[in-house]
Amino acid sequence: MSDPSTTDRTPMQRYGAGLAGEIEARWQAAWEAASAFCQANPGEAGFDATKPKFYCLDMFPYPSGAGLHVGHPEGYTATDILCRYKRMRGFNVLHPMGWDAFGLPAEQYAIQTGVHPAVTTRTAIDNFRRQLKRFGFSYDWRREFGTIDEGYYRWTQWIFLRIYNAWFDTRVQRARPIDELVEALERGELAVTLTGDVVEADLRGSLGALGGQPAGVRPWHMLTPDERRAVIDDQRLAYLGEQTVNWCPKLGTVLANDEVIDGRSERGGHPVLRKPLRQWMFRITAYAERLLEGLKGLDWPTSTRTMQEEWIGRSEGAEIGFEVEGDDAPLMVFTTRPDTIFGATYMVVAPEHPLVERVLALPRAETDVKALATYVERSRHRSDLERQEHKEKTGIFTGVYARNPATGERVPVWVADYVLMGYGFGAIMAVPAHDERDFEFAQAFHLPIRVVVRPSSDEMQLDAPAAFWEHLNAAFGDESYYSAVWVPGAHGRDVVEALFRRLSHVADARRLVVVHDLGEDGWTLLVRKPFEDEIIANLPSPVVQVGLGEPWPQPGVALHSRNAEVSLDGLPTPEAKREIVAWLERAGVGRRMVTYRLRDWLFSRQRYWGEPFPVVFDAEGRHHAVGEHTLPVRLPELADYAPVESEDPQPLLAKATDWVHTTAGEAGVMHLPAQTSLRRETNTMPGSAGSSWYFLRYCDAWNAERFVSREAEQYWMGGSGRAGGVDLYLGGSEHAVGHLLYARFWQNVLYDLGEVSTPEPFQKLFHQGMITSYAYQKADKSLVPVDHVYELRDLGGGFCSVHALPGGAEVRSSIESASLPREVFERLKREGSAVVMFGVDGPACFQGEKIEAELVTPIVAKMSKSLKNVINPDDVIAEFGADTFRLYEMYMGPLEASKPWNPRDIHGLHRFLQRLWRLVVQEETGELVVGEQDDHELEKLLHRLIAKVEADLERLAFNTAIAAMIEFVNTATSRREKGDLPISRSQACRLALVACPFAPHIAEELWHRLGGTGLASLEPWPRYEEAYLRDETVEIAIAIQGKVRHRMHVPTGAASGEIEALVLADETVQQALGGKPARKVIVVPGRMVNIVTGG
RNA sequence: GCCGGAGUGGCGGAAUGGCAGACGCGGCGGAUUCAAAAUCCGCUGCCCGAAAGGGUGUGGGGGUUCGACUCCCCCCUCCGGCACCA
Repeated sequence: MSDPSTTDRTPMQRYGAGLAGEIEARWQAAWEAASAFCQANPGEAGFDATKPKFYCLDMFPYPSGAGLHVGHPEGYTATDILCRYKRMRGFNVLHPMGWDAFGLPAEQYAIQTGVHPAVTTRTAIDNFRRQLKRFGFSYDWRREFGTIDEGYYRWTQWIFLRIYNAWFDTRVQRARPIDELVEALERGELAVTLTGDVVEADLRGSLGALGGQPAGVRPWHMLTPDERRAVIDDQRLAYLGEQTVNWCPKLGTVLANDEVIDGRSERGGHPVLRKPLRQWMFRITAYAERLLEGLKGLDWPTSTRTMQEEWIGRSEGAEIGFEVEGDDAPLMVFTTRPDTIFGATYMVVAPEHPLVERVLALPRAETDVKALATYVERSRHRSDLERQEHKEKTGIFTGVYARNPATGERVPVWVADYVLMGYGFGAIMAVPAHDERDFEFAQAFHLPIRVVVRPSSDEMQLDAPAAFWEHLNAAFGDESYYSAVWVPGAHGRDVVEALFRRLSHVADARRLVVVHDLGEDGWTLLVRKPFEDEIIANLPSPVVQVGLGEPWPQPGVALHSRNAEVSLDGLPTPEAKREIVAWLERAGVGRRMVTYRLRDWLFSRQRYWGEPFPVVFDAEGRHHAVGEHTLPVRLPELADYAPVESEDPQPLLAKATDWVHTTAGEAGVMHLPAQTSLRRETNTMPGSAGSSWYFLRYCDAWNAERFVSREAEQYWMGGSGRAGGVDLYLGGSEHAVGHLLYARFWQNVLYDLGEVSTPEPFQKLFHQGMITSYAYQKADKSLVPVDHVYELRDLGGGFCSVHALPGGAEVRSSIESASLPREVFERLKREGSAVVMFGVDGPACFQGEKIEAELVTPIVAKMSKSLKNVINPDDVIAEFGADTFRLYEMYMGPLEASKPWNPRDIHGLHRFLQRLWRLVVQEETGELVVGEQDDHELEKLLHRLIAKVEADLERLAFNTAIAAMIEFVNTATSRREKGDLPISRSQACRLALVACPFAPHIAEELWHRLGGTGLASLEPWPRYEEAYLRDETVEIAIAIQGKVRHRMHVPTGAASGEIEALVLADETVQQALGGKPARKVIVVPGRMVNIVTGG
C-alpha cells in the first residue's frame, strides 16, 4: 500500500525537476560553504600571483520589480561558463555582480504608493539576488554592491568632485587639476581673452584674427576676483551651463540626448520640449578626439565602434568669417566644403543665433521685425518631434547682408531652423549647387544657385549628376530648351562625328547640337528639345544623359572659382580644399578646423532617486564643492515624490527645505566661514553616473579609504601588454553609445588625473542577442495573446483536438471538436508550425461545444505582457532545474544573435542531462554503471570532445560546444547498448569536468558520486592528447566534375600524389569516369578529391 | 534617405572556399505499457522511383573558381542604429 513504486513508477534516481532541484541546492550550499568562488586580491591571503588574471564583467542589471527576465541569464550564463572554464584553466578570475539601482521606476512607484524608493529597490535587489543565485553563477558575492549604497555613491560624488576640479589642457590634450590652470594663468603662460576664453599667451584668439582686430588679452592680475572665478568655472570639466535641454514635463525632468527617441522620452514615450536651463554639464566634447582615437585599440564589435564614431561625428573643414554690414563681429561659419565658397550665394543662421537678437534690437532697412520675431519665437517652441515631422524648409530674411570673402559679393543672411545652434557656429554659408539642404532652401525662396564644382569623369560613369547641366548653363548661357548629354572620355570627337553621320538624313543637324570639348573629361552635347529623343537614340554608347534640378554634393573638379589672389579652377576637390584654406589663412579670414557632432553631457536631473551633487551655493549664487570628508551627501526624506509638472522645471529636492539649507561648516566648505549659510544643489545625478565606474569598484569593493586601491586596480584593470581594462565585458548593444561612451569618458579623466592606470575601461566587448518570443498573427495582421492559441493535434477518427502551447496556458486535451476542415488540418500538420486561434477564451467555452477557429501564423516578437509570451525564469527552473535552463539558453544559437524562446526545445536539453546522468548512474538504484577499463574508441572521442569544447569556448560558440557534448553522450550510450565497453570511471570523471562550466550542479554530483574528492569546479581542466585527435585512415569524398560520386578511405597524412594514385586506381572511380580521361585532379588532403574530365 | 547586421528543412541552428543541413525540437514508424506519460530504437530537405538509384537544393539574378551557403557585383526582404550635424 505505502510502497511508492506501486503508485509512482518513476525511478527514484531519475534526473528530473525534483532531483535536479535537490542537487542544485546541495552544491550551491557546498560552494558557499567552501567560498569556492571568492577571489582573493593581491596582498590578501590565498592570492596566487603566478596565475594570469581574467576580469570578466556582466553589465549589471537595473533591479526591476518584475524580477529577472530570461534575457538577463543569457549573458550571465555565457560569462559564467567562461569564468568557470578559466578558473579550471588556472586563472585568477574576477567575476562580480551588483545593482544599477538608482532610477525612475522605483520613483514612479513611490509617487503612486508613497513607498520610499529605497524600500522598493532593496526588495527588488533581494529578489534579483535570490533569482541569480538559483542559477548557480560563480560570482564572488563578497564584492556585490548597489549604486545606492552609501559606501558606493560617496565615491561617485568624490569622482564628480575630481572632474569638477579639473580642466582640459588642449596643449597636452589631457585633463589636469584646476589648480594648475590657476598657476598657469598666474605665471602668464595662459591668458584670458576679452570674451573670457583661455588661450596660450603668445597666440591670438581666433575671433580677433579673423575680424582683423588685435586679440584683446587681459593680464590675470588685472581681473577682479569674480572675473577670475568666472574664467576658472568656465574651464571646469564639470560646469554649470545654460543649455537648451530636452525637458519632459510629464516626467518632470530633463533628459540626455540618448534618452530621447523620436522627440519622445525613452521611458514612457512622453513628449519632450526644448527649454533653456542651467544645468551641470560634463565637457565630454573636450575628449572627442581622445575617445575617437581610443576606440582603435579595442576589441569591440565593429557595429558598436561605428556607432560611437558616428556619435562623436568628427568633421574636418574650415572656419570662415564673413564680414557683416553694420556689425563689428564677423559671422563665423563652419564648413566641410571650403572649396565651394565661390558658390556661397547666401548665409543662414539658427534661430537661437546671437546675430538674430542684435538684428531685432537694431533692425536694418530690409528687416521685417515682426515677421522675424514671430519666426524665431515659433522655432523656439517647436519640439524636436515637430521638427522631425515637418522637414519642409522654412525661414526668413533678416535684412542683413554679409560679404563673401572670396567673391567680394554681398550675400543675404537668412534665419532658418534647418541650421542647428548646437553644431559648429550655428551659422552656415549656403552653397545651394552643392548641398541638398541649401538647394531645397534656395528653391523654396528663389535664391541664386551657382555651380562651382563639376563632376570629374570618374564619378560620372553612369549616374550623371544634374549639377552638370547647371554647369553647362553657366558655360553656354541659360538656354533651357537644350537638353544636355555628356560623353565621358576623350573620344568625344569620334562620337560626335559618328552621330552626325547617322543623322545625315536630318536637315541642319549640326545646328541642333552644340558641342563642347571638356578635355579629358569628355565632351558635352547640348541638344535642342524637339530632337532630343532622336539624337539620343542615335548616340553611340557610352553616353550619359544628364537631367536637371539636383545639386551635386559629391567631390569633383572646381570651376568658376577664382579671384585676384587665388584660383581653384580645374583642381580636384581635395586639392581645392587645401588651396582655399591656405588662401583663407593668408587673407586672415579663416583657417582649418575640426568639429564634432558630440555634445557636452547633460548631467542634472530634477528627480529624487539619484545621487545628490556634492555642491552648495552661496548667497551670490556661486557654487562650492562640499568637503570630501563630509561625503556622502545623503538624500533627504520627502513627504511625497510627485514631480512638479510645469513649464518651469523645479527639482524635487527643493521640497526638502531643512536639507537644502546648510552652512559652510556643515558642508565642509573650508574656504568660507563656518557659519556662512549655504544652499545645497537640488538636482540629482542621472542613472549613468553610478554605472560609469562600477567596474573599478568591483576590484576592491570594500575599500573605505579610496574608491579603489591602486594595487587592486592595477592588477585587475592592468593591461598585460594591451591597452588594459576589463578582459571581457558582456551586455546588450542598447548601451552602444550611452553607457559605454560615458564610462570611457570617466575612465579617461581618472587616467589623466593619475587615479587609475589605464585609459580604456573595456578591452573586449561583446553583445548578447535579444531573446524574443513567439506571438501569433491573424490574417488581418493583428496579434493574438499566446493563451488564446492552441496547437492542432490529430487524435484520429476525423476529429481535431487541441493542446495549448507550452508556456502559454494549461494543456486541455479533452476538447474534441473544431470546425476546421480536414484538408486544412492536413495542410497544417504537414507544415507543422501553423496553429489556430479560437474566438473565445476560457476553457468553459470549449466543453462539448462546436468551436469557431481562425488560422494564425507564428511570428517572432518581443516578449510583452499584452501578448502573454513573457517567460519567467523561476517557472522554467522549477520545471527543469537550473542546469537545463543554462544549457537551453546557450544552445539556442550564437550568443550574439537574437533568437526566439521556444518552450518545446528545452525538453531536448533536459533529456540530454538525463542521458548524461544515466550514462553514469542506474536510475532505479542509484548505483554507478561505469566500468574500470577505458574503451579505446570512447577515449579517442573524449579527447576530441575536450579539444572541441576548448576551441569553441575561445570563440564564444557555446551552442556547438554543447552539441559536441550531446554527441559524445549519445555515442557512449548507444555503444554500451550495443555491447561495447561502458564508459569508465576515469572517462566519466573527465566528462563531468568538461560539462562542469556549462551544467555545474549535475557535474559536481556526478564527480562526487564517481568518487572525486573536493569540488569539480575547482579541479584542473582535463587535458587532451594530440595523438587521439588523428585516425589512421580518413574517409575522403571523390567528386567527378564537382559532384560527389564515391567515398574511400586513405591513410591519414597521405601526400597528394599518393591519394591521386589510390583514387585513380579505384575500380568504382574508373567506372564512374566511364572511360573518359582525367584531365585534371585536385586533391585536398584529408578531405576530398575532385576529378575534372576532358570535353 | 544613409550606415550596420542577417536571410540555409516544418522550427532553432551547423558548416566561412572542399561531402550542405552537425546537434536539438517537431513529425512519422516501432519497442515498452492494461493504457497514457516518461524512456529507448529507427526514419525524416524537396522532387521522381517499388527499390537500386537519379535529379534538385542555402532570398533572387549575374560573376570568379576544378569546386561557392562561404569571395565579388546588382537586386529583394527582414532586423537594428542614425537622420536637416553644414
